[in-house]
Amino acid sequence: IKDVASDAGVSIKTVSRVINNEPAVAKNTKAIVLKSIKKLKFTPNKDAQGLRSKRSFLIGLLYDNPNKYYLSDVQSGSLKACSNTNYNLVLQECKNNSSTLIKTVMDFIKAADLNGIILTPPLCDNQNLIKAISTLNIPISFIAAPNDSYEVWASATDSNAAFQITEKIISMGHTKIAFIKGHKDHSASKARYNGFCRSLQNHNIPLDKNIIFQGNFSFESGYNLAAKALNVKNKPTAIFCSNDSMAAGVIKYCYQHKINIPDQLSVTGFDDSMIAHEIWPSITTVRQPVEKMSQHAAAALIEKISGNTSAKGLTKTFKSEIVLRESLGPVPK
Amino acid sequence: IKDVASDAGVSIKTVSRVINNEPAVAKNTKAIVLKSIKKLKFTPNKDAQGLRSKRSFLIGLLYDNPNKYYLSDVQSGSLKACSNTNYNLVLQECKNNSSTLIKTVMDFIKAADLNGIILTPPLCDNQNLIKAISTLNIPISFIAAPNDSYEVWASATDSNAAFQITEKIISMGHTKIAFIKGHKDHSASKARYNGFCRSLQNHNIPLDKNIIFQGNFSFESGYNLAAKALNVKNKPTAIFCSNDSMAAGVIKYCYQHKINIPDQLSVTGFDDSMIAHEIWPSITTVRQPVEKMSQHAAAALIEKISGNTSAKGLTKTFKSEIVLRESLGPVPK
DNA sequence: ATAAAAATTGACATCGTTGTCATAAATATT
DNA sequence: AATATTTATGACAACGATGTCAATTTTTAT
Repeated sequence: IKDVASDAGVSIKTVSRVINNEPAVAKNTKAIVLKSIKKLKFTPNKDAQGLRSKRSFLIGLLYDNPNKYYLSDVQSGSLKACSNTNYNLVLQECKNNSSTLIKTVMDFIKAADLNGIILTPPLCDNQNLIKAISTLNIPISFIAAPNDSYEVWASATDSNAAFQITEKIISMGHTKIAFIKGHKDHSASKARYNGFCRSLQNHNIPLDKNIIFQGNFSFESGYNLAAKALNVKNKPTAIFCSNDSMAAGVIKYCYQHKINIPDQLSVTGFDDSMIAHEIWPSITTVRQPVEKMSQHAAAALIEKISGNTSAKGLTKTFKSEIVLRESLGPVPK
Repeated sequence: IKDVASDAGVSIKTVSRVINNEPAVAKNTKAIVLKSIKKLKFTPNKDAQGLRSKRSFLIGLLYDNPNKYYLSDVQSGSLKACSNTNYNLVLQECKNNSSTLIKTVMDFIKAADLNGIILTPPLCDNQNLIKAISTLNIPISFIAAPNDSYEVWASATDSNAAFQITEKIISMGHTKIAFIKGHKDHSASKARYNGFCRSLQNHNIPLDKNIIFQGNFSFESGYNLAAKALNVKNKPTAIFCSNDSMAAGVIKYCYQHKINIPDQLSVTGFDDSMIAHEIWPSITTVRQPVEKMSQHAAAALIEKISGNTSAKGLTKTFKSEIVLRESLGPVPK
């Protein structure tokens, strides 16, 4: 910074002002300084900036998600949000039900000196964790269900989307629809189930508890629960899976048991992850703009850190969209 | 640190010595200091450490990879390596063939003040990029083909693995084997093709250039090239795909054209990514220990940064392993 | 023309560590 | 016992930025 200062013929403080876009700099001076910065290819030292001004320019992305499709979308979204700023993203995987979770996370935040943190499902629903992080006085951004008591979040219309896809299933003539729930610690699981139930009610279809199953978002749980769902007395003609991996599991089971999809059984997923598109038969699912949500969550977090509370709004709800593919067909006669 | 020093009744310098595990500290003193550190829950300030000693404790992971399955394995491996250390991982996506690649990367490294960087395919094969980064005087770790001129890397036995899987295909009676190459900028693509050719030679099967195709590792390229491969005069009975996504693309094409796998056509993939397991029919493929490789690459990089050149070896080649699944069967008669 | 207010700039201290170097204490050598 | 060597410790400067606050210049008001 000294070199720039002497090259531009000003004090280092003025250079600092220019770097930080502070208001009290004459237009003329600013131009000169910017020229010198460019000429000398000057990049401010992050550590020094951080030390003096307590900003590390680091935000953390915390996750515990068995689903890699989901995860990679979350990451690229947050990354995109960072790429236009001075901030960088650091990752940390953790186990939501580990007894050392809170200590691990706290150590991580302190050691890396994070300025903010993004919580993804199911961590965003872990009250103890949230309480602990709050004591650190850094903003938290949630990729999660809407929640008025939080300040920064991105969420999707899970319940409505589940409602609509169920409507679609019913419109194809299905009435015996099995439901495979997502991981029980995820609030999205409840929301999706809720939307499903609302649609059934809407058509006066009674809820058959015998074909409601508790999954955990994993391929294996889908596979295993397909076995149960298809071995009840009054077999379902469609299975609503709370995500695509579980739908893929159901599809595998059906292949192995010579059940043709969608002729004999319809299957729907949720998330529109890569596999929904790449698998055969391709999966009718709900497109969650996960990447966009994550981008918003990160961008809003950075706004909050920078103190731009005025900004357009730190919260946003994203519309989901049904993607019709091969795995859903009319009810077999 | 001052608080710890006064609590322990020593100078701050001594505390610093303890933190950094420097040798010249009496056992007794060290114990006392450690106790104070624990008592006061002291965590050294990364920025100050970085400022003074030019270590940011940050390593970068650079990638440009259309394949999310691969990417997420790379990430979790590197993350694991970091989790036992003081280092954190920051990510950056970039476009290998962008004209601004080098500037982007250089700015990123300087701005985030990275202490080391991990290059994944195809970036690891980009000589101009490597040359540019080298001027920055930070170590580079390659997840790539073995290369004696580099100091830190993790690699897999792509060529041998491709050889072996081809042997397996041939052992099932196939002689007309199509090959879909990977992205041309990836050195692994060449290696895999090379292994394939060696196996053919080994059995005196002539190489039929009409059924060798240039893909790019994407699902779509697999789908499109399946169309070409299955519309030549002398149809292949097996298709060797250079990764699993392309194999998934081939499978989709076959489904749409009523070609039964593996009864009418065998398909093999490469990487053992999630989809190979979750798709129907599941894909015979090569398990690359990508996560382990990445963990090694990151760990070795950290060793190198810390100056532990003595260490066990900064390079390592990982064995690949064939995973037999449903998509490979005997040649149809 | 002068005073008051506002805008612009700079000198210097400071953030929390580690590097350098001097010094004190402990141990080894003669 | 005196000296040389090694080991352990601390005082202080330094890293490269920003915060504080005072000084200077420019603008506005009288």
